[in-house]
Amino acid sequence: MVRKPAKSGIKADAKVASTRKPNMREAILAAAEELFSTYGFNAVSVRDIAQAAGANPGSVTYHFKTKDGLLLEIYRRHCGPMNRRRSELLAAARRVRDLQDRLEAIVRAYVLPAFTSGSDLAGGGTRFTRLRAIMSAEGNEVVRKIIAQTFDDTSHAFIDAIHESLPHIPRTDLVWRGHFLLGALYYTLVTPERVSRLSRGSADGTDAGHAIEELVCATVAALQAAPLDQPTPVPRKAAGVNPGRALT
Amino acid sequence: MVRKPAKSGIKADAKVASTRKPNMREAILAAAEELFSTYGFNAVSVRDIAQAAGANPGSVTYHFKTKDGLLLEIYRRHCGPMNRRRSELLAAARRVRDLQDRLEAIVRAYVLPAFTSGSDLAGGGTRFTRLRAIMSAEGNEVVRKIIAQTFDDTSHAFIDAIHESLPHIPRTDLVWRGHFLLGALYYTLVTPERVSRLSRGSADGTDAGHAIEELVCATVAALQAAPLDQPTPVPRKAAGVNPGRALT
DNA sequence: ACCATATTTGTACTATCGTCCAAATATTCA
DNA sequence: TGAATATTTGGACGATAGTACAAATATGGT
Repeated sequence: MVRKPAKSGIKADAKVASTRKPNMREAILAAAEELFSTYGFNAVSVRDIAQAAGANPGSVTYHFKTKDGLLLEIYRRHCGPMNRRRSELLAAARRVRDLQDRLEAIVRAYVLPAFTSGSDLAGGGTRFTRLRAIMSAEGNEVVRKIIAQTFDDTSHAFIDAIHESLPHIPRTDLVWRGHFLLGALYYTLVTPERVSRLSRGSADGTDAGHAIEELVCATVAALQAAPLDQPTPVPRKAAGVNPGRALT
Repeated sequence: MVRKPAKSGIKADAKVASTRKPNMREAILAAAEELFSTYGFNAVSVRDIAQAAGANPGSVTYHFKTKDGLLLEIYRRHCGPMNRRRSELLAAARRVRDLQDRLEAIVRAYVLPAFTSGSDLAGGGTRFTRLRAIMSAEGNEVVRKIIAQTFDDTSHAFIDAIHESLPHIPRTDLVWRGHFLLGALYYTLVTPERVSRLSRGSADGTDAGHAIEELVCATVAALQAAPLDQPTPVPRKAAGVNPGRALT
């Protein structure tokens, strides 16, 4: 790690109260999650985590064996609740009558848990999703495994649900557009200040609520776009939103 | 670095020909770019780079002083040509008569150089953009500076051009949607195999040409979506693509 | 209070990190 | 060619990495 944010301050000098060891394992997990999601996995050392948690480096090894094991446990903590929440919201979304509303509900069911899940802590969902974003770029092997076997089922369920609402669009296109959604979501969590900067202050990239609305709105429109092959299919109504292949 | 891809093989055992030192500085730059864009900045050591370039670790220090300096030089190499290409394509796109075609041309002008720029080497554009994606997640300080002072002007130019084609949509929304475009672009370059996996083989995430088409199509549709505030403005035609705020 | 167990501590090990430097070698130009 | 310069080499430095382990301490059941 490079930056040193001057320590917390609240942790006290010990001794005073008996608040020393309520649950060190949890403290380590929380510290690791915060540091990993901020600086990335490779840039944070086990010693950084131990210090932030007020623990001894040896304790990290004791509880999680290796640094990879610590990362794995963080994923285990969040994947279950997040996917459960997604399934619940997806099931509710499927019951929406109006096709247009249903599509939006499905997208919202995918996006919302990424911001709000997190078992208990405030901002837990955002933090974990930011971690996932960073890990997808750094490319850890442990993560690649757990991602493929934990999130792919959910992703397929969402793609299927979307395909039901938009049967005239090939599944392949929907996979691409869902992929773009995840990329946009990740990037927004990783670089929110860019939005504030480019909008010259008229937008706040860190405002999760507004980010969700923008993301849902843009994604619903993207999903409904005419597929690549057909020049102007016009499924029901919808303006000619697509090609022409101009330029080059 | 963790993975060891068993070395190149082509580099030969030296001695045979006089192909030993055409330009070591360039070889180091190329090796660093390849490794950084694959494993990330933090995961690659100066020694990894030197070995991949067939150079001595000391040579890296000699030519670039520090590891950060090496990264900086890679950015300097690519930012100029890429932004120049973008400006050219943007100027051409602005001259397109039809508003719909013009919008698509503008988006294409933004996306294309990210895949094809790169001064000389094949795949140079893709590699550098993948590097930018990884660096945006890892959050290097050197990069943050050069990004803000090199790409923001171009980004503003594109947002302005888009705003001209879609004057009824608030600039703020266009900033968000342009942000999503970049996130989707980055994610596609960083995790292309996810598309292949989720589409069960019916799509190839590494096919840059197809990725561009999908990205442009989805983005054009997203840009045209009705803005958040107005429930159903219907600028010219375009179906009610937006809200309802269903669920939750 | 006692013992068995769980946890924490402090330290040490080896490996590798980025960077430095003096000596060796290659290159360039008068 | 010979001197000046540019580059490469190999080794070294201190710092820090992940992990292991024995000793110290806290905890919970009886």
